[in-house]
Order: sequence, then C-alpha cells, then structure tokens
Amino acid sequence: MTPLGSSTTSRCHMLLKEIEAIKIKSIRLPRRIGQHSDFAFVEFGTKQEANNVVQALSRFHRSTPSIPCNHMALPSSESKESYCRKQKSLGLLCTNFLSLYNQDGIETIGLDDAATRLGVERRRIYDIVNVLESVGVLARKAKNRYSWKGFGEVPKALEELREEGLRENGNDYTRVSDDDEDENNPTPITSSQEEKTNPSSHTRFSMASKTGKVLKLNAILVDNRKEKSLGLLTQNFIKLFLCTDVDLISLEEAAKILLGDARDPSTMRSNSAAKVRRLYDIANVLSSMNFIEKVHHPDTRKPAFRWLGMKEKLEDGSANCFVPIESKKRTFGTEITNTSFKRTKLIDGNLNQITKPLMQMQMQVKREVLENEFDKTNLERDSRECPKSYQFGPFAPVSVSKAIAAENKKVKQVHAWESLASTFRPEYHNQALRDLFDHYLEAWQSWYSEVAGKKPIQLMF
DNA sequence: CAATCCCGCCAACAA
DNA sequence: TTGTTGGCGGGATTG
Repeated sequence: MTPLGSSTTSRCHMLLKEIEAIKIKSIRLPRRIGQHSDFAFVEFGTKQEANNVVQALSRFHRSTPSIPCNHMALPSSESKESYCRKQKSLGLLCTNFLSLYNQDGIETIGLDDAATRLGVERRRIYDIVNVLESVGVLARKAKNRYSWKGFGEVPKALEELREEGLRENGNDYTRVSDDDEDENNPTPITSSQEEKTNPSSHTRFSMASKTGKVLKLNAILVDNRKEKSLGLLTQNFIKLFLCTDVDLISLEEAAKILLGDARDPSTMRSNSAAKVRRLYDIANVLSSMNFIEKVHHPDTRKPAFRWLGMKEKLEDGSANCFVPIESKKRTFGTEITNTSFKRTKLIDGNLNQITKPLMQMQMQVKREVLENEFDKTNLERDSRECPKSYQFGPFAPVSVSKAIAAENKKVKQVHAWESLASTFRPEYHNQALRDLFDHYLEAWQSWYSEVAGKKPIQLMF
C-alpha cells in the first residue's frame, strides 16, 4: 500500500488479522479486495477510516509493551487477547475527545464524526457530550450536532450552577425523576447523615412519595421533559462541591445525597447503586478535565473526589496548571481517571521516553491554540471571574508558560497519538504497517496544518 | 469479595 | 417507520 497518497487502497500484510485480534470494535475494517498468502489488498472507505485503524493500532502498541512493535507482524500469534479496560474508559475517551476538538477553528461537532474519529460507539459519545454540555463546554445545536463553546464558558456555567444550587438549597430539589422522589427537603445539602439507606424500610412509602410526585408535577419542574440524568446528575454532582464546604465526597455519599436524600426513605429505590454507576461515569470525565481529582480519604481508606476545577492560581499563571499532584504516576498512555497507578508501570518502558517529548510538543501547540481562544472568550467573560485565577487542567488558560513548555516536566498525560504517529515511527518489520503509518502521518499533517493552521510538524527521526 | 464501570440492549423521542 | 438519544443494569475487570 505504499504511501497511499490520496488513494484508499492498500496492501496490508496481516493487517486485518492484527486489527481483528485487537478487537477494535466500532472501527470500520478495510474491505478486502484481494487476498494472497501473506498479504491482502484492502480498501478503506476513506482516509479517515485508515486513520482510525492506525490510531487504534498505535494505541494498542502503546498499551501492550509486552508485544514489541517489531513483533507485531507476527501472523496469527494468538495475541493474548489483551484487552485493557482502561483503554476504553470514558475518561480517556473524553481526553481524546477534547484534544481532538479543543482546537482553534472548531465550531461545530458532529456526533458521527466524533465517534469515528475516536473509534468508539456512538453511545459513548453521548455520555461525554452530555456532561461536557452540562458544564458549558458544548451546546447542542441540532440533532447530531453540537457547537463547541470552549472552556471559557465554564466559569460562567459553574457560577450559575452555584447560584442555582444555593437558591434551591432551602426548598426543593433539583431531582427530576419520574418515580419516587421526595417533595421538598429543607435538608441542607451536607455530606453527613444518612446511614439509614438500607433498603430495609421500604413499603409504606408509596403513598407519601406518590403525593410528593404529584406535587412536583403540578408545581415545579414542568419543563424537564425527560430531563433524566447524566447531564443533570452531573450538575447536581458539581453543585455538591460548589455549594458546600465539603471537600471530599465519595461517590457513594454523593449518590445518596443526590437521590431522594437521606431523610426520606422513599429512597428505597434500590437505585442508589445504579446511580453510583452513573456517578462513576461522570467522575471519570470530570477528572479527565481535571475538574475533580480522585484521592483517598485521609481517615478512611475510602476513595473520594476532590474538587479542583477552579483552584486559585498562584501568582502568575506559570506552569503550575499542569501540575498534577502525582504526575509521576500519570504516565503517558494511561488513564488519568483512575488514579490507580499500578498498571502504569507496564507502559513505562522505552515508549515513555519517546512519547514524553511528543507530549511536550503537543502541549505547546495546545497552549498556543488555547491562547487564541482565550483572547476571544476573554471579551465576553464575566468580569468578576478573572481567567487567571482559575485552572482547568491541561486546557487551562496558561497565558505565559508557552515558552517554557518544552521544559515542563510535569506534563499531564495526554494521549498524543497524533504526534506519536508523526514522530515515533515504530520499527515495523512489516512493510504494510510502516506504510500505513506513513499514510497516517501524512493525513495527520495535512489535518494539522489545515485545522490548526500550522505548518507541518518537523519530523525528527 | 468489593469497587469500578464498560457495553450495548432497547425504550422514549424525533424526523 | 427509521434514525436519535440516552436510561439502565448485567456482568467483566480491577483492586
């Protein structure tokens, strides 16, 4: 498949098998045009599809150090069916999503496009988009279409959430469900209390909750059609941090609070557990944006989350925005979300030293882009919220540090397969893969220069 | 075993 | 009806 150029036809040695072995679902496999003993002619629907495949392979390689690239070509080597759940995490996906769209020039985002670009099922995109929207980063424009608002909108959105939260704090709840749900709980949102929660007390409640429901329907929230969850849940979750003094919250607690609330046993709804699952999802994407961070409660061994979305910045906004409390552990190619470091080691190998500089490079690019965007949003920003005083994680408005970007050792994990592809050329024995990489590289560069408005990256090998 | 949370079925909706 | 959205929870992974 020699440099496909604009062609989408390739000759791949074992490529299909490899791809299939990796279980890349949701990625359209190239069509097999011809088959020979050791290679096949395949055709990708589009260059993008070809890119998706390469990206997947790239990710696979990075996460499977045990299988050196050189050996990738090995035929049907019953590759250990190495499935790594973390590669599929919502957090990682979100990170990828952001780095893909948090670029200058991106105005609208197509769900289908996102799904294919990221190589995931559509369903996953909804998850991410919903929480991003609830924070103001995105806004639904139409079916299948979202508009990118940028992180500049976040402060505003959060402020609104806070006010809203405080306002309703005294009376009603935001809860909007259909079923049970209490009425109004004057219960201030606090982490304490509840312990009851055991679904032991249910029964006899239908009545009460039923009435409560009626009230609700008639009175308040009429709008919330099916305003069911995720988005709303996300906002409520965030409110817990913004409208309360609690610093750490475990998802378990959050789930209880965000439900009917401790007081009312109407919560019998066994769903507390179910809700937690959703909170895990949310927590993952929020932490991928560094809005929150997972830590272990000092006292209890239990894991909890800490809000750090709008942390006060030290004097100038030097490079401190990257500073991941434990950057060491957040090695490239791993999930940031789950602060479980253990497995990170796996990838630490040589790949790491290769990718590090890449990340830095990409980081710099990102900053430049961000700066531009920031200038724009700056104009319309809510006066009182000085951008300089907040930090949004890797996408934080780092006005200054650009110059020293390359020096910054504490770069937060950033799946940089894009750059990876352009700089790190795996030693494939397999000619086809090499070609594929070349092809991908080319696509990436054109995309980069086109979208990011920069000149092609200088290869450095 | 417990904590996480991916996956995708399938029900509301919308076109 | 077909196409979108996106609850929801089974059960695989991890810890």
